[in-house]
Amino acid sequence: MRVTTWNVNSVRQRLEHLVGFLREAKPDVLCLQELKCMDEAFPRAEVEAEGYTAAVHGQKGFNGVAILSRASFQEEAVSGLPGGVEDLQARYVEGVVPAGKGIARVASIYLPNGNPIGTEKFAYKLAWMDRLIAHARGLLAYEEPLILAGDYNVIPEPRDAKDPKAWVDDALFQPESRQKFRELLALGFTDALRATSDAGDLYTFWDYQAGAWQRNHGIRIDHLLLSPQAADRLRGVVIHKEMRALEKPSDHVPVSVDLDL
DNA sequence: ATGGCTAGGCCCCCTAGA
Repeated sequence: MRVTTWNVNSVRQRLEHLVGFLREAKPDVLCLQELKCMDEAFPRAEVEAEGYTAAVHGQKGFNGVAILSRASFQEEAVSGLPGGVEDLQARYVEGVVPAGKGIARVASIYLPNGNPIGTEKFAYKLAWMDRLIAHARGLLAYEEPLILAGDYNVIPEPRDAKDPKAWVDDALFQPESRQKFRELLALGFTDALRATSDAGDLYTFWDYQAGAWQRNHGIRIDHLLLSPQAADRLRGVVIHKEMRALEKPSDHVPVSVDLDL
């Protein structure tokens, strides 16, 4: 099965690209982030016409996440990251889909950006990561194929940026952000891309500004984390870089894992 | 040298993104 993550930067602005991607890349499950619309405005009919069912956790204007699946969800999706009583931001949705003879659990994650550092936004990012770690620890106990896919807004290592120096004062590359990302991995997850390649120049985001795409001034911040039961089935990873060269692209490109499930 | 582009909403100027 193929599971893909993509920060679409407005699902309504990107509808043509989304439909094209579903037809070309044929993901079994597609995790979307930054829908930038409420549930009612999600293009459900258009997605269903392509053979997908959608679990949508929308929000007006900002954030918003969804999971599209070819197969029906096995249970009701979980909307919102558990443990956040006061958290109204739509950044997490989790669902269970059939996979082979069993199931796979998939989460679509839009981790807070956290800029600028030293503000409540950065504190929110770190607190959100702590909640994600706590929840992920609980999910691992199920010993299922589990894929935590999304825009983590974390550059894990210097080789994950074309110009690491440009990011030293950015929330995405702070030691605390990277430490918590490692803490998450240390629970027992595999960073799918790094399980298949040690290469640099593997980016998933290029800013709209300053000719970042033309200069390949990219960063790798969209990740698929696999539980041991999923990692054992990892066949390959694809960064759909060609999507960034389209007219009116998202600033992120889709990233897929292919699993023998 | 320069926050240089894109999107949404409170819509002609602001916030947010990363």
